[in-house]
Amino acid sequence: MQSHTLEFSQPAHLVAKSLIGRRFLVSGCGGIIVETEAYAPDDPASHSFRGPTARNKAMFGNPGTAYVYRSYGIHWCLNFVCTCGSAVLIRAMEPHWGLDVMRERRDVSDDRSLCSGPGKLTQALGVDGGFDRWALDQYPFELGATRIDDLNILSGRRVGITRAVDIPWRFGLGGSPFLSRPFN
DNA sequence: CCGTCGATGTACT
DNA sequence: GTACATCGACGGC
Repeated sequence: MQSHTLEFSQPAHLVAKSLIGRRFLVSGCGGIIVETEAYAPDDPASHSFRGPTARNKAMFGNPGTAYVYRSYGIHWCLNFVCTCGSAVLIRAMEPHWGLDVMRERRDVSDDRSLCSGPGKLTQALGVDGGFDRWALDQYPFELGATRIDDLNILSGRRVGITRAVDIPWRFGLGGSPFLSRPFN
């Protein structure tokens, strides 16, 4: 069995779970998404919680577009916009396509650290702020229309936040060695 | 193995 | 000035 094409106009936590196990490429580089987090408009941990700003404008744009923001002044983080003010942070992937290019961008010896975190993943994929608001169904993005069902999908607390810490909107592929960190 | 810390753009007090 | 959806270098065990 396989699921249908991903519909972004639904609650972000459903999209986040549906993205696990799905193929995602940027200009031919990428792999299988193994970890995501959902953020919602009424969610104190979400960038959109206090309304639009120059940075988070993309979160209020069209479903199925990218929201790329700078994290801690250094890294880039990639989100998929869902309903208005909600998005899914792509936290980790199992790298599979364009490995040589991604290894060159990341300069690490262990493939497990190529995409095992939101900042690592954007560096490996070559994603930066210039991709903000771009449509995810057009090149250079390629998102798998189907995926294997019956995956062992774990959920838990989101990483690196201080508000709404008990909302279990982090999702991951059980047993994957490519997670940013284990689930509890 | 583990914890601490610096880097530093954007948003908020 | 302080916080932050992070990462990697470094030091101690």
